[in-house]
Amino acid sequence: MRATIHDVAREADVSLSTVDRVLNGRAGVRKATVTRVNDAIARLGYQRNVEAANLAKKRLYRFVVLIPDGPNAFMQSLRDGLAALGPLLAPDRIELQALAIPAFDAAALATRLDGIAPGTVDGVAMVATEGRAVSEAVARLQAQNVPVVTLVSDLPGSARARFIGIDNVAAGRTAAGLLGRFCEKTPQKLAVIAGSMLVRDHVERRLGFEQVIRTEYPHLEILPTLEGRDDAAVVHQGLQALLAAHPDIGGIYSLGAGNRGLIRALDGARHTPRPAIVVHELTPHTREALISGLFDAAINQDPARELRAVVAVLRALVDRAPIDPIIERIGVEVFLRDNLA
Amino acid sequence: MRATIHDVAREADVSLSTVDRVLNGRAGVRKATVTRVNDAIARLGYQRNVEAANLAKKRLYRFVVLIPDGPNAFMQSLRDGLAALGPLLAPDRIELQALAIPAFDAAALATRLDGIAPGTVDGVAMVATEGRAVSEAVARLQAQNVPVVTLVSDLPGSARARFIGIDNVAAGRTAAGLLGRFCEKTPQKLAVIAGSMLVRDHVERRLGFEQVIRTEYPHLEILPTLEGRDDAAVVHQGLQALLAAHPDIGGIYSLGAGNRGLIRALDGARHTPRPAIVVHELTPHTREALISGLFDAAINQDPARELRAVVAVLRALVDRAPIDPIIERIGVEVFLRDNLA
DNA sequence: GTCGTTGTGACTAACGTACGTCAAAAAAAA
DNA sequence: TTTTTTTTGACGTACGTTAGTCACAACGAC
Repeated sequence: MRATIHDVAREADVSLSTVDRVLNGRAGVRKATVTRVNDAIARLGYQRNVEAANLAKKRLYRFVVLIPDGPNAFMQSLRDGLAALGPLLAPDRIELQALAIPAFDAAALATRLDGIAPGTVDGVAMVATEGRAVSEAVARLQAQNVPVVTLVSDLPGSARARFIGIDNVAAGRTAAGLLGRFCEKTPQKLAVIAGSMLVRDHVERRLGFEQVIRTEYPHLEILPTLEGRDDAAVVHQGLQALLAAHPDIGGIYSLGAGNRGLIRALDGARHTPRPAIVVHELTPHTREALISGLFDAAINQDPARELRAVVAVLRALVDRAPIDPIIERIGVEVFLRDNLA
Repeated sequence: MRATIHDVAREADVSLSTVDRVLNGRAGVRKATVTRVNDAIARLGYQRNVEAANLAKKRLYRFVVLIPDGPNAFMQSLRDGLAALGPLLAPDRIELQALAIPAFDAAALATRLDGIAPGTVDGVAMVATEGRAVSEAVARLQAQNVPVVTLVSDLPGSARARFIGIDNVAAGRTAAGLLGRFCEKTPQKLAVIAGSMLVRDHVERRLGFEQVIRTEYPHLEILPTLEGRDDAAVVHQGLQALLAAHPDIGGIYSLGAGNRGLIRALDGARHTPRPAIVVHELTPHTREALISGLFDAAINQDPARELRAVVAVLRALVDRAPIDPIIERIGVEVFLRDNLA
C-alpha cells in the first residue's frame, strides 16, 4: 500500500492541513515544520496520487499547438493528427487547440504567441521559426508559468522547456551515409534542397549531411543549397536550372518539403544515370516516388508519435513531474521502396 | 463538462444503482432497462472516468513479463529496461514482474505460463518461442480473462491479444534493400545468420530478406541459413566454415544475436573485399563494429519503447479500453556509423 | 496585559466511481 | 387474488486529494 497524506501527517506528527499546506506550497507553515513534513515524505517515500488530486481539483489541461499553414504535406499530417488526437485525450481532461501560422514567418509566430492570454492556456507547443521576437515571446510565456515546447523544429537558445522531434543532425548524417553509399565512386556533384535556413531542422540536417559527405565521401561535391521554401513550384524551377547547369549531379538530398516539385523536375530532365535521391517524410507523393524507383530512401518522423510526446511532456511539465526520456525520444525511420508499410 | 453517471441516470430516468449495474455488468436488470441506459450513455457520450474508478476500486495492475535468459545482449537490455521501468510505473499502480525463461525452449515457456496462478496476475507479456504447448497455454490464460501479448517475437495463430514489436518482414526487406545496394553489382553470395527458426521474428526477417533479394537482386545468391542459436561461439564456428567454403561471400545479414561471434570470425578470416554487413540491434558490440567500419548498418528496435507499449496495451486490455495504434506501433530504426547517437 | 500576527489542528464538502445493504416496487407465477 | 421472484431505488461508505472555514494556541510588540 502506498503512503498517503494521512500517513505523512502521522509520521511528521502534524495535521493533514499542514501536510497539504506544505505539499501545495501554501503559506503559514513554519520553516522547521516544513522540514519535518518533508523528512516524513522522504522517509515514507510518499508520492502524491495524481489521479486523486486531479479528481479533486477538476484539473483541465489546455494546450495550444501552433503548426505552419500551407501545402506542406508533413505539416498537413501534423494538423490532421492533432484533430484525430483530440477525442482520444478527452478522458484525460486534455484539450488541444490547433493554431495555424504562416510558414517561415517569425514575426507572425511571435505575434500569435503574444496573443495567448496567460490564464487560458496551460501549455504551448509550436513548430518554431527562428527569430529574436519568437524567443522573447517564449521567454514571456515561460515566465508566466506556461511551459513552451518546440515541435519538429527547435528554437535553440530560447527559454523553451523541451524540443520534441528527431535529432536532425543525425538525420542529415543518415542521409549522407546512404547517399554516399548509393552514389557511384567517381567524382560527382550533390544537390541539396532545403525549405529555408530560418528553420532549425533544415539547418541541422544540412549540417549533418555536410559533416559526413566532407569527411567520408570527399569525391562528392556539395552544390550550394537550393532554398525551395517547401514550395513545389519554387523547387521545380530551382532544380530544373540546377540540373541543366550541372549534368554531373549524381545525388540529391531533399531535406525539406515541396517534393512534388522535385519529382516534376526529374520527370522533365532525362538525366542518365538517374541520380540517387534521399528525401524527408513519407507522404503520398514521396511514397509513390519510392515505389516507382525514382527516390531511393525517405527519412521519416512519425507526426502522430510526436504529438503524443508533446502532450505527455507538456502534462509532465505543468504537473512538475519527471519526464520519461523514452516517451520524449522520437526515432528516425528509414524507408526504402522495399519496406513501405 | 463531461457527463457523469448521475447525468446518465437522469437521462435514462433510472437510479444511480441501475446505471452502475449496467455499467459493471451486474445481474438483476431488465433487458429493456439496459437498453434505456445504454441509449442514454450513447446520447450523452458518457465515458467512464477511469481515474475516479481506479481510485474507488483501489485497482492494481499486476503484469508478468517473460524474457529469455542468456547472454543475448538485446534480451539483456530488455531485462534491464524492465527493472528500470518498475519505479516509474508505481504512481499508476502498475507492478511489473520479470520472469526469465530459457531461450528457444517452447516447453519451458509453456510450463512457466501454466504456472501463473490466474487470480494473482492481470496480464502477461512474453517473448514467444513457437510451439503447440505455448499456444495452448496462452489460450488457457486468455480464457481465464488474463490478456496475453507477445513481445519482440510473435506467436501467430495463437489466442494472444496483440503483438508488440517491429514488423519483422519489413525489417528483413530493409536489410535486403540496404545490402542489395551496398554489394557490388557482380554475382556473389550472401550469408544469412539466424538464431533459430523456432522464433517467429527470425523466420519473418529471413522471409522479407529473401523476398527482396530474389526479386530485385537476382545476381545475389543466398546461402542456406546458418542457425547460430544467438550464441557467439556457435556463430563464430559456423561462419568461419562458411567463409572458408565460399570465398565469394559479398554480404552478410545477421538477423539474430551472437554478433560477437560474427565479429571474431571476420577478424580471423582476412576476406577482401570485406563483405557488406547488416545486423540487428544496437548493442555495445554492434555499435563498436559500426564505428570501426566492420558493419555497415544495424537495424534497431527500441526495447524501452516496446516495454512501454506492452504496459499501455495490457492496461487497455484489462480496462477494455480502446488501444491507441500509435503507442502500439514500434518503428524500425536504421543506424549507420554516421548516425549513432 | 492586550493586541495583532502567525502557525497549527479539526473539520467538512467536494471530485466521480464502486459496491454493499435494505426496502420498495413491479412483474411473473401460483 | 396471493405469493414469489425479479427488478429497481435509496442510501451510505470508501478511495486520496484539494481547498476551504473556524478555532485556538503561541509569540512578540506595544
